[in-house]
Amino acid sequence: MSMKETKGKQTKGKQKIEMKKVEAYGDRMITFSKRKFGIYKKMNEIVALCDVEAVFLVFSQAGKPYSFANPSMEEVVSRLMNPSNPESSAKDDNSNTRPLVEAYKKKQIESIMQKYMELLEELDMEIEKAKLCNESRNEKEIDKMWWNFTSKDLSVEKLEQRHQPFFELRDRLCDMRLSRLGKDGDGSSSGSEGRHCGGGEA
Amino acid sequence: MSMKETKGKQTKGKQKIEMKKVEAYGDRMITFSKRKFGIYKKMNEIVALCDVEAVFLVFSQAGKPYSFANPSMEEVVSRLMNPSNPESSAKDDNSNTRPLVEAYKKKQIESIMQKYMELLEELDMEIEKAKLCNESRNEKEIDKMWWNFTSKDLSVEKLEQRHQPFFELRDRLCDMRLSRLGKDGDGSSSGSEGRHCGGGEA
DNA sequence: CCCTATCCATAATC
DNA sequence: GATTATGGATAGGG
Repeated sequence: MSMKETKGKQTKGKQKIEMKKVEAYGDRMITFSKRKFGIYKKMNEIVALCDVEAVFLVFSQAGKPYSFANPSMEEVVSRLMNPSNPESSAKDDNSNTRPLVEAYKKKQIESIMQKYMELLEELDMEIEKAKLCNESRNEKEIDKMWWNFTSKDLSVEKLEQRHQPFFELRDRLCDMRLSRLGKDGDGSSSGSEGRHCGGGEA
Repeated sequence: MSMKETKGKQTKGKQKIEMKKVEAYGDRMITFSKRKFGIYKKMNEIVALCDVEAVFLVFSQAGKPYSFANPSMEEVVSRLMNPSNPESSAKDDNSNTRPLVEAYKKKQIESIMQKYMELLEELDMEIEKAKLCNESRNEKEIDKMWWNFTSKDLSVEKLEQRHQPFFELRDRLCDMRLSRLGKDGDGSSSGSEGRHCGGGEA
């Protein structure tokens, strides 16, 4: 239905095309390239005209990532993490951007996980000891284990002391969560001018 | 085309504007809104025509994030993390996309942290109970606590069962670390089709 | 306030 | 030339 009377006109002008996958591989590549460039341009424009931060990311079918970022990927992602306007971002159901936000904080958390891993390891060893003790019926050994706080010499203080690392960990996590939900400093970033484009062999 | 003779034209039509920041705040906002929508459209098109994955993310000056993602932010970011084509992405100096990658890994970890938090909370409550029991010398209550595995009915099996969540947690963490350091299996996830747009109060 | 929708006419693009 | 994108103005919505 696209082609009507292609007889006399010099050009067919801009054609209306169906918004369906371009089947011919070559054509699809060309379309991709052209439109990717078109979006780059639009990105540059909205960024210049409206003085905003933006990111565009697309994968060619070969799996190559192409991206546009202004002022930079870091800036934009970090802005997701530290909304400069808590209220509006509170209103925002960021179902779409949450993954990014959720994602970015991983770095900090990872170090905490390290600590947690160590704790688990410790727990592991203790339990291993417990097994042995149980088999040998060596009750005295059991009494030495830190998690054995229900035995007769139970002391609440000692108990809490043993779990101190866990508390610490929990507190740090709570802090992170709070600082995430609550307000933030400013978020105003430098007025950097350069825009970043990249991708493929770029 | 309907009425043109009413003395003058109703509007001045699309004007040519300099690609500089629109100074009038109101005009800038309108331009932003329109162009954002325009880019949304372009995104939908390149995604439909070229069958590719793409993301568009922009912040209004009020700080609200608006985003387009196909098939989803998760999918796109995870693709950055698990390049389907190692060679091409190797060529790509992903200076541009690395932040996203770095960021995204956090999400999985956060879910694990969530679980950990719950465990800690549980532990907290148990300890609280312990305090009470200790004060009231109610030995029977103590026997009911899951971590009270050193009482006469100590059972290694029960013990390990009680700590199962911790083991699970630890195993998941180990998996993550390994898969992070080494090569990855596939990373192919569900082939969700829908496109996601969101942002602002949307 | 902050943003979106609509109409019209023209700029941009193919 | 055909089709789309969008500036200008105005009005609507949360």
